[in-house]
Amino acid sequence: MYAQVAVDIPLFTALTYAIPDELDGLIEPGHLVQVPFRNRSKTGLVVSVDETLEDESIASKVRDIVDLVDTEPLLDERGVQFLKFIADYYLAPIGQVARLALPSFVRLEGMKHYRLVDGASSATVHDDDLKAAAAILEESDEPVAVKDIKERIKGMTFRRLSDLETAGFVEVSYEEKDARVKVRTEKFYQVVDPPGEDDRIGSKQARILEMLEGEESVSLTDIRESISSPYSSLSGLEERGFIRVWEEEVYRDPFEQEPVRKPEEHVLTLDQQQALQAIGTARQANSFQGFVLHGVTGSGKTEVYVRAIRAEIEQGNRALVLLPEIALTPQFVAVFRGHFGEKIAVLHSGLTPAEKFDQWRRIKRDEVEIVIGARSALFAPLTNLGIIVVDEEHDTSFKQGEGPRYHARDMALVRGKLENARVVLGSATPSLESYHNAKSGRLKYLPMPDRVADRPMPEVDIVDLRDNDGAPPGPSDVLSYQLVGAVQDTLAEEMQAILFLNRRGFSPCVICHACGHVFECVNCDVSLTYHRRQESLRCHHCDYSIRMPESCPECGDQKINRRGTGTEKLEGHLNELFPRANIARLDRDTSGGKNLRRTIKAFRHGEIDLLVGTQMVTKGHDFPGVITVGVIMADMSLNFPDFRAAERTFQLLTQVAGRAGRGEDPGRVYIQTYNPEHYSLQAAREHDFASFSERELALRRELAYPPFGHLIAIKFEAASEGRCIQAARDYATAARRVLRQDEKLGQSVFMLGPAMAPLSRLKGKSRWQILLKSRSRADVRKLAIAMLNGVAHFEPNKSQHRDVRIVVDVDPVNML
DNA sequence: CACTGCGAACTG
DNA sequence: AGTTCGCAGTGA
Repeated sequence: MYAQVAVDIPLFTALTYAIPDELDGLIEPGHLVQVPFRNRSKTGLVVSVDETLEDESIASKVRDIVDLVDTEPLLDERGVQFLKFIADYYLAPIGQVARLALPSFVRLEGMKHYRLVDGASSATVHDDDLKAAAAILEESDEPVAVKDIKERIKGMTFRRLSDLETAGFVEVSYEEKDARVKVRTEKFYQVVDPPGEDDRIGSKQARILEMLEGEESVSLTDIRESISSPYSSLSGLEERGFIRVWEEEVYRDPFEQEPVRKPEEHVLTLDQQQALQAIGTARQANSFQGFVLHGVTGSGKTEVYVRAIRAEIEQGNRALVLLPEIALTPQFVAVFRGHFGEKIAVLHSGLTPAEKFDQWRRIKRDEVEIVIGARSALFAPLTNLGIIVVDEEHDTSFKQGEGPRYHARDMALVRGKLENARVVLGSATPSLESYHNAKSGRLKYLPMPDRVADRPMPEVDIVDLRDNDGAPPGPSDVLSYQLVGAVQDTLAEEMQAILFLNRRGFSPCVICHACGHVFECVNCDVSLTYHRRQESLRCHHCDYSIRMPESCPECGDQKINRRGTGTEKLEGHLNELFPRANIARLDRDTSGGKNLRRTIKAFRHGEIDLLVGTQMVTKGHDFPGVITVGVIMADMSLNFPDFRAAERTFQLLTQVAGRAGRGEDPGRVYIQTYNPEHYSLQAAREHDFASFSERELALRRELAYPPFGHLIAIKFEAASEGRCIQAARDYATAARRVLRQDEKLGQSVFMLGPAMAPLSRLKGKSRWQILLKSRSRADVRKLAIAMLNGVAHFEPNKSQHRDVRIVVDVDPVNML
């Protein structure tokens, strides 16, 4: 019997291993196995099992599986199918896709070790080099790392040493490095035989006994909380047989100490009822169905998730909730804990490896009913998956930026289909892909156009920043009188305001007044941002930073101009304008460590009047005291060199606007812009998703952009610009050749580029790209594969492309 | 003819 | 990715 095993190397196929007799019948697809690989062992995932060797030519290379990592498979048949699908769809090596499903602690590596078999000695070995090796082995009773033997004999190779194996002189073993994370245990105590009247008991011991009395078990942690240094008293009690102690496995608690929120009883709106009914119908049929839950901010989407999940759990199913990383706040989890108690596992990047390990084990042991997590939680080893919720489904952070570049929302639908589950994509501003799928019937559309409790949508004003006869729009270039007035009124009413500016630092562009020299990053093709607090110039793409110079390095002039406004400067302006207000800034510069949480908490409790911030202030938080929201510059995202710029802008504006008026007071939103007529702004003002999407979809249809067309980007990255361009051109030539030869493909697929990427230099690397576009997904795919497989004399490993990193991005989201 | 260093090839 | 291997260039 043979197994195809996916190991974590950039190889597009799985490798064949023989199943040894002692493991015969125990190995199925989805099992984790330890396999020999080079001079070490690796953990691999079995993707299929065959009776015979398909390809006889590798017979001499095939090695035995060393061991089964766990008698329980990691994945079931469908799980393996899911990974295969992803590898295929995203043109990614299967081993690296499998890696996504294996957290670091199950990916163990072992070094190959030798030990002399009984009866063998350096005398029985005749070859001189191998005699030396045998001599080394003779010194030790323990297995010796083959690597060490090799290093101690000059000129020795692994291949040569392996003769010791074939000659039967040595036993082979793979000694694993110690796992970095361990199971945590805790001591528990219980009274077994309470002391009688005449037993003499110390006062501390008496207090301990009092604590333990009537309890099944009390943990050492709990005892220590009320009694300091109880160790000797405890061991005394134990020795005299009054109490007993034992160790138990415990899980580390990754939940923040955020109090569990008691769920409020809501009366469902008609829309919510209809949405739940539709999801319920699919659940009762136990069939796959995808839904687009299009609910405006404040329409009660979470309530729908909660009820849909509860119904699944009552039916014995489990649930998976995916959120953008940034929205995975302790408060969100607290809401779910309020509803579902402790049967929740949380997976996100903020957990320590040990916490991740514990959460994962709880899931694997079927101890949880709900998994809440970011993108990667898509691979949580849940069984009986009944429903997947993707909240804020339009969020671009669901697309993985490196490795297999999967989109968690799209793959949630795939997993859901494989598992016959319900998949709910929720958003106030669905992606046009999802919306189009809903309109065309592939997904069910569940609209919730009204806020709960009849709260009105906030009013949106568009403020034209354009120059009126050279006069600034207000107290500064970026603050109009209208917005400042609104903030003033808000403060007078003792309410709160949020001002959003998607640009951190003081000023994003520093230029010499005399010679026009612009300070730019040495590694990236961007200008440096001036940060006042550190008095430095910093690159926002790499970690390059210099002290703010006193004079221009080009011409020596001292008049250096700081152009443009970032959050730091805006905060300064506001402090001058509103000296008595409490103003806080929230961006990557201020939110390190626990600051983010602290600021958000303070803002929610009304200790802060005015919050200035970047993207961070737009997501998911619920601040009832906010009645005014200002968007300082809507044009920033509008002018992005990306076909999704308008969509992003609309989403962003709607999202920020949603922060206003979540309490009793209706909110008001001010959007400052140089493009007041733009349809994405106009639509955001009217809260009119329908008209925005109609217009945007028409454009996309015409240009064959998603959702009507399908894109695959081939990205090139190299330290040498020449090599980068050369590689891009060679690939393009190969593609053109294919397009000429295959007439059908030639008519269907468009190649854009090779072109310099919008960020042409990043972290010291030049970047070029080719975009393949077609209305047929199959066709773009075919061309991409043809390019990569070396159709038409195409050699990807040609020496000119040596140090060029080539990345294939299927359905790219980030076009920069 | 051995030794070094780099590029290419392969991993079962 | 991480190694191992082969080959060219160098030095004696």
